[in-house]
Amino acid sequence: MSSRSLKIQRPQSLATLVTERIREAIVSGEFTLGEKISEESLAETFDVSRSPVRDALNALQFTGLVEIRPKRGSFVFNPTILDIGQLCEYREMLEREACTLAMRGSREALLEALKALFDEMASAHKNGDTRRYAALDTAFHKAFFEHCSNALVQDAYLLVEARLATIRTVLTAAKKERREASYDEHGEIIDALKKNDMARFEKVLKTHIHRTQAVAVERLSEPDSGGVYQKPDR
Amino acid sequence: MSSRSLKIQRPQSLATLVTERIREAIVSGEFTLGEKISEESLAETFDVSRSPVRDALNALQFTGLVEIRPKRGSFVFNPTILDIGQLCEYREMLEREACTLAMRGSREALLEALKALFDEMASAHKNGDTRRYAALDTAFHKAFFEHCSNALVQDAYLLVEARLATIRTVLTAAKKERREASYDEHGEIIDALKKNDMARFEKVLKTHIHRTQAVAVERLSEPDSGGVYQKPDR
DNA sequence: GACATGGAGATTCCATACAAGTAAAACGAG
DNA sequence: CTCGTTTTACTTGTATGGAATCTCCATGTC
Repeated sequence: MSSRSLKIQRPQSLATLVTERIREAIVSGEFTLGEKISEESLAETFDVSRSPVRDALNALQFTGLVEIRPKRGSFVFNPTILDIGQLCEYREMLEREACTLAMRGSREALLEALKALFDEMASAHKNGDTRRYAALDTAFHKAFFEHCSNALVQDAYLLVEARLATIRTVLTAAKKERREASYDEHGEIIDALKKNDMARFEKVLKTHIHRTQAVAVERLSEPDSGGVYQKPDR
Repeated sequence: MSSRSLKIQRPQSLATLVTERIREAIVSGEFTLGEKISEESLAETFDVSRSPVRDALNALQFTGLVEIRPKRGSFVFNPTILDIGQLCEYREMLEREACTLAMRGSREALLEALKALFDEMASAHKNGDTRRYAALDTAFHKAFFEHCSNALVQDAYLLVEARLATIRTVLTAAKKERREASYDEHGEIIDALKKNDMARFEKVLKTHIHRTQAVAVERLSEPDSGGVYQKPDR
């Protein structure tokens, strides 16, 4: 008996489906940063009424993917350089803590998961599949949270995960030299954790995140590259 | 010329007002833990339609105050002992980090704010005003986040703040012996921070939060005390 | 030309009606 | 009485229309 497709899929609500669809569109770069996305146009595109779209936009606002300006409209988030700095500061803090928890609670499972993802990254890296590499990068860092056994820490990461993934896809994934360094650092992270060398882990993590930040900021500073929709933020 | 009331207050949306009202009702104990709160009944009480109530419940779900079970109804959160453990673990981690950031960025402002709140706590403590003491306790810990200069860390705290405040009001505020110890610990925290002794700060914080946890858990274990609405959780 | 005024268009916000799903009571067979 | 089925009440999920309000542009005044 095949193990998959046994779990029945409950009929999801339209609002949930629409939420996922919009999230994916933003993360994949289908919508550009700062773009206006009105309830009505989305409802038309998905051929549903405005109600579930409204619910979806409200939900996405909490993950920071969408900014709703009352009575004015909804917009894809459009991070400033300052925003990216805060995202990275927050991310560094949270990943450090989540990993510490995970190493305490389920060290083996974590290491195994990281190793598996790292192997996949190797192949994506070799084949130059930037999209896939970005997705695996996202999964790698998410693994800390999946094994940290505290649902709230996971929620705290959900708060920024989608934004980070978007930045990866839209701003930093295309940079080849970053991918090179990034790949090595992931290896170093695993190595440090294997040896229980948390000090080194923290150091590598910091370096790793700072590089991401630098690349994103640099990319943001060249206004007419990468389909970034520049417009006054308010 | 009086300095206040110059800033115009934008008319808030009904959804926002309703959200605040429900939040307050839960935090203050007006609704009991686990109580069912349907869209329709709330709409009736506030004399609005279901739309803004629906938006409000969705928003409150993100702060964990409300659990929405699809097609079944909405319920005030009802933490298990395990939930409280996770809340406290999360809280300890986040307060530690926020305070570290605040001490780096705006040490003086933080200390001043803490001192002011501590003085107020002294009077509330002396007068046996448990409600007020609980509110000041909430404000004291929130101060770390107001001065940490990272909006995301603040958001991460919003994720649990209301739940913690509710637990304080409903489960732990009434315990006199806890208030005694709690008061002293707040003083110790200020003292440690004044001396830049972060190791001691972390230790006191840990003790402080663990005591809160113990009291809440104890209270939760005596089922028929404190208006806790016991019912099967699913 | 600078600035105020007015109105058209676009968009959300809220109310309401209906559809669909869930839980629990009522019922009936054994 | 027990078990399984049907029915009923209740609650949320979705669609849709209209009110409110914001933006932007055109027009007019000085």
